[in-house]
Amino acid sequence: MSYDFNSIEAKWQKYWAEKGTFKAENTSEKPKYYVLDMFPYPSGAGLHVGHPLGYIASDIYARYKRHKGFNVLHPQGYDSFGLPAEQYAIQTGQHPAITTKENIARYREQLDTIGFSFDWSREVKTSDPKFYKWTQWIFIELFNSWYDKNEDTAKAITDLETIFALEGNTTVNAVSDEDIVPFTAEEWNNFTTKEKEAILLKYRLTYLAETEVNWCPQLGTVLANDEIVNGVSERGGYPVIRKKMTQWSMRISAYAERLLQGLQTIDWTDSLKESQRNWIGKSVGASVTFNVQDHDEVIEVFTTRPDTIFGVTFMTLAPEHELVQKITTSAQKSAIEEYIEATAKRSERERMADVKTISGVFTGAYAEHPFTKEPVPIWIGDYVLAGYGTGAVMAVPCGDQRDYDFAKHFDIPIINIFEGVDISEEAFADKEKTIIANSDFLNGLKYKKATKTAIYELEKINQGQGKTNYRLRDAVFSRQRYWGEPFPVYYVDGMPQMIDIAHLPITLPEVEKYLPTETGEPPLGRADMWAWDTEENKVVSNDKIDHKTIFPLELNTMPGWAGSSWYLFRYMDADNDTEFASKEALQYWQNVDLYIGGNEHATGHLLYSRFWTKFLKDRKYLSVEEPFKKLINQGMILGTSAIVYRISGSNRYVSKALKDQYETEELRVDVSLINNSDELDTEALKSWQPQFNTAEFELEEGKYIVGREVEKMSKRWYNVVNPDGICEQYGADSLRLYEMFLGPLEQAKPWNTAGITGVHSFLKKLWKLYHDGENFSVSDIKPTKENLKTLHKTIKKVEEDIENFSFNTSVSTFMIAVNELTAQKCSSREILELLVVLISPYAPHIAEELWNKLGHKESVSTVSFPVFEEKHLVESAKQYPISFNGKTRFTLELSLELSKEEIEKTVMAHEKTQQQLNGREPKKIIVVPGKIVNIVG
RNA sequence: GCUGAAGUGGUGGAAUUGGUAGACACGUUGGACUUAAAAUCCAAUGUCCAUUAGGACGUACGGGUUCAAGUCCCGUCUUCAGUACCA
Repeated sequence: MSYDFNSIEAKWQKYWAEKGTFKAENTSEKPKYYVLDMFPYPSGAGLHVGHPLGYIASDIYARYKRHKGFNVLHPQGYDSFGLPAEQYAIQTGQHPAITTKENIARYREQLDTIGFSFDWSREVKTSDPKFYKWTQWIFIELFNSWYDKNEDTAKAITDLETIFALEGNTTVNAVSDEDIVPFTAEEWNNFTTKEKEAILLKYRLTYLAETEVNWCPQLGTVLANDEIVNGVSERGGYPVIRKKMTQWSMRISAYAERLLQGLQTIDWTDSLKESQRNWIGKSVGASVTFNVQDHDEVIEVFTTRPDTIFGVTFMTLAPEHELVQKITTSAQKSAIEEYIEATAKRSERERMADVKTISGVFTGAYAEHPFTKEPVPIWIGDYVLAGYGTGAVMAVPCGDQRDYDFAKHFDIPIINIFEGVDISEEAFADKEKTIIANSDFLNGLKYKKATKTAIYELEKINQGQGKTNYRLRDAVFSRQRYWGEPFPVYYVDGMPQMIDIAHLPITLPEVEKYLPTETGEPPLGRADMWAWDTEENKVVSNDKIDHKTIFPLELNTMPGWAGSSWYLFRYMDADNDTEFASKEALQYWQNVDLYIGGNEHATGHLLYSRFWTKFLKDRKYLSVEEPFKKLINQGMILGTSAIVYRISGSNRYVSKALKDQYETEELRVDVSLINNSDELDTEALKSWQPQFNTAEFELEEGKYIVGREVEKMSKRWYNVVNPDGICEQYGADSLRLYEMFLGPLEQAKPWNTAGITGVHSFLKKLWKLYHDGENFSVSDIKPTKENLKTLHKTIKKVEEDIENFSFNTSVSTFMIAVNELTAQKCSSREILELLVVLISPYAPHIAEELWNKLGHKESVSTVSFPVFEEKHLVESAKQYPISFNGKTRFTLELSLELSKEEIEKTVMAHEKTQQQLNGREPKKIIVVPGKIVNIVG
């Protein structure tokens, strides 16, 4: 009976599905373990061999944990809102829901082929109204919350209203918009409803604000900071410009410190934590206010170096700074305006690319130094960013290179305030290495003390205070798209109102086209009336909502990261209609123990989901502070593209070795046309694409050899390898083993289909171990010492490997074990049963089949993991290399039972040792038990 | 520039964390079985010298610590990833 993997795999996949083998219960005597994959966006292209890598790793771990006696939650779902389906809808008119449904069906089919132990009864789809009902609910919760800095927690907005009514807002220490005006309780109580709403909006954790956003004209939408890479959109690579728009924002900045501190409590890689730290960008310093001479205005700056305040010789404002217009003198007006106009014209990208050119203009105005009262000229310059700090800096040319360059360029004086430091060539930025001079009360102090003193003195004259600044900006939450969650929001008198929770979900309306309206509204503007209650036959809501005639609805939709920020909790109780998940389920499953996914989400999804988790905890819906306890980034599997060389201007192609003799251009061709030796099937190429119909080839040694290039697996490079084909030809177990065998999980590595024969023949050998010719055959004879040694060596190594996520080395361990047992002609049931269990996380189908043939009724996945016993590994003797002065001369077989001294004695007595020593006395003898003997002469 | 990770055969990668470097696999070469191919099995395979026995050199490069270094320390170079006028 041969190893018929196709029928074996189909059989057990059907069995698992029918029996619900991997269904997790929300109550159990066993300890819980939650293993989660980053759920995929179901794209039209389907899966390539790179996608399942992380899923296979997590599946091995999940299966291992089941063997170890855990109640394992291992679900899967789809991040099914997104741009590609919408883009496709714009082009073809097909509703994104249909596209998405088809793509999901294809994904599911492919995933099932690989034999994952997912609990599909908990499947979630972010575009499913049953799911996004709760995304909308969380949005409403955020709207109804504010952040109390005193207690460092989010609270209900009704609490804030109560405080306002009793005390006004002066006692409140909240995270809010910056333009808060103080009011008393009496004033509050006299405000109109609209005025009250406008004020509350400045405190809510999701709020509407006219903000400068990243607008991408080609995509017709705004983008969050993490969706922009190098000044162009992450998706599509289109230019992004700054534009003022009224948008929903998430007050993630309220959580900056907790997001930073929380990193210490989770088991993520250093590089990932570092990315988040950089993104949050905490800097500690002071805010300092400078009075402007002959004006009532003050300029507030943020600095990390208040100790250098006596080195200030000028100030620089961002060109966009609001004070620029007010303080500019008439003599400088035209120059300033010209400069501002020129800066505005430059795109973000140009400004970023060109950091070397120093530019700026003097405003004609002067500020007053807080201590010396000397006049300080105020400049504007585009090296100061409007978006960071206050958009203004106090320039200390002796201590900051940018200020230094600016001062040199415009001939502004430079004061040296550092003891014994030469600043004739460049600024001195090393704060730890000197003491302050030339600085009145700071003279002779070191950086730390000077900073403290400076802040103290500033506070005394009411011109500054210690301040911590974060780079993290509030996240824009509106998208001008169709295929996303609609907001549960309508407007009365221009103020946003939440639709009552009882009416959720607010489902997406049908539209004729998926483009913005002619008047520039988002696609939802094409629908007349929605949020319609079909049962009552009226508009859903507290009131009638009709986007065109009565109350306007919010026409934006939520961004892609909305659903993915909380989906991990939905898996715990995926069918719940009354809560996002029941208290009991949340209490039982807590959070994700192991999360596996790509590292491209470092500053997006992984930050936003931490934010939402903390928020939901603050509002008492969760008891955990972090969503993902341990996180592993799997590396990308790269494609190996095949390149042919076309002689320029012809349809003639030359083999790789000959390409330098001609002027050629490189063309990528489909990797399926190439055999294992890089040889191109020229006939297949001709029929592959019309342009090759008449191709001629110049061969080397009768073959056309292609060039190879390792790059990202992508349709456009024709280097995509499909897992279905691999499963059909070698089986899912081979695919699973091979993906693990390829290399360390975290590392990027190229795919090479040729190598799969290695693991495939391993499975065949494994199969053979249980068969005598055509018949299944194991015997009841007692295992030999050798058998036991092989088995326990393997148990130990595999268990260690899985715990350390070194899945690649355990595949090798299995191969060695099977080779050894084959050589030992082992047919002992006792050994072979345990071996099957050991292998089952990696190759579950063959394990299940063999387990069944061994006469067991239950699934192998329910069996305990084999227990390692040290005693089987004890060896009676070992080869010791005998070295003289570090150089190995011969080896001796010595018993492990011998003590160090006995070994020494035996070695010294040996004739070869005496030969080597030649009568000399050894200086030192080093014996490492079980390893080595080194004699130093 | 800064931050993080990493440099080991023709290739992917091992090395119990300081103890015989190159496990395991691919590839290559030779052989067996076949009319042939596939499949399977066996052998060789870091480099150099040597007919053999054996020897020398070898983990990016240069130093150092140690009886012993791929592993630890100092310096240099290279690659990849992230990030950038952040005051």
